[in-house]
Amino acid sequence: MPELPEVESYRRLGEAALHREVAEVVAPDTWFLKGGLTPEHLVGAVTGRTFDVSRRIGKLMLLDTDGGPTVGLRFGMTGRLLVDGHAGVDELEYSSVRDEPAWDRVTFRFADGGDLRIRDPRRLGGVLLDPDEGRLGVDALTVTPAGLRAALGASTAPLKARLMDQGRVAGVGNLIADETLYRAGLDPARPAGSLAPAELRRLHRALRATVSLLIERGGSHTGDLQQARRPGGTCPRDGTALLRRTVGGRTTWSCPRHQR
DNA sequence: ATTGTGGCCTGCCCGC
DNA sequence: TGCGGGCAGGCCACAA
Repeated sequence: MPELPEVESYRRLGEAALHREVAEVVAPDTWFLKGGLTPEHLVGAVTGRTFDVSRRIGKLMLLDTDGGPTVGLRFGMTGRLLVDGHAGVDELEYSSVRDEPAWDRVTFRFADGGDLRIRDPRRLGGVLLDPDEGRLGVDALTVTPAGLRAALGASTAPLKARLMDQGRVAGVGNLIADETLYRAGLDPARPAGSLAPAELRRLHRALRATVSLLIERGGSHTGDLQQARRPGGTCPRDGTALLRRTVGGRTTWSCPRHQR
């Protein structure tokens, strides 16, 4: 599903949509417009403008308009970005690759004939206008050791839940959380505030390395743990039968031997 | 304030 | 071959 690596791909793809006049905005699905946004408002705010910056904070993609508002794109777990018919990501775990125009929830048509579309079969994503960027924590790709320590704080919540709290650390989804904790050798259910300094350093290194690696490999589903994340799966590191649990309300796979 | 839970969305996969 | 029940998880509303 789109986690930080996919949205980073979408952000880069979005750069192909910059400096092109938006001639038409099509938003047929009002459910997909969030924060009280109406189709009329979105059309009026963006038509005739150009996008001049393509940004990303965590899993939120931001397109700044030239002198106007910022358009926020959320991809949920099944959303794709298409620019001029090209997809930002080929393969998407749990989603579909079918070319189904009915899944296009919002389309910005450019005066030159091309377009930028968000296509989401399950309608779990959304489009916002001027989203509150302050609600998001520090981006997982650039978080510092001190930033991570502050994000975890003295919390008694499960480590994994805190890592996935977008208001603390932005961009970590279920697959990256499992992969990061696997690499760091930490039990997802540990209280977030219980990490010793050495464990915190390990977690920080693992988080940064995991996010960078998965961007390089091309998706959040390309982690080493991913292929073993299934019934009967064994730890790629030591061969132990993996443990499947619900932690922080999410399906969680971990190695009971080396994740402590 | 913090933490936990349930519901929403719907395509897809599995078993009958 | 068709059908129905689970399942996936990001996000939000709500409860304790």
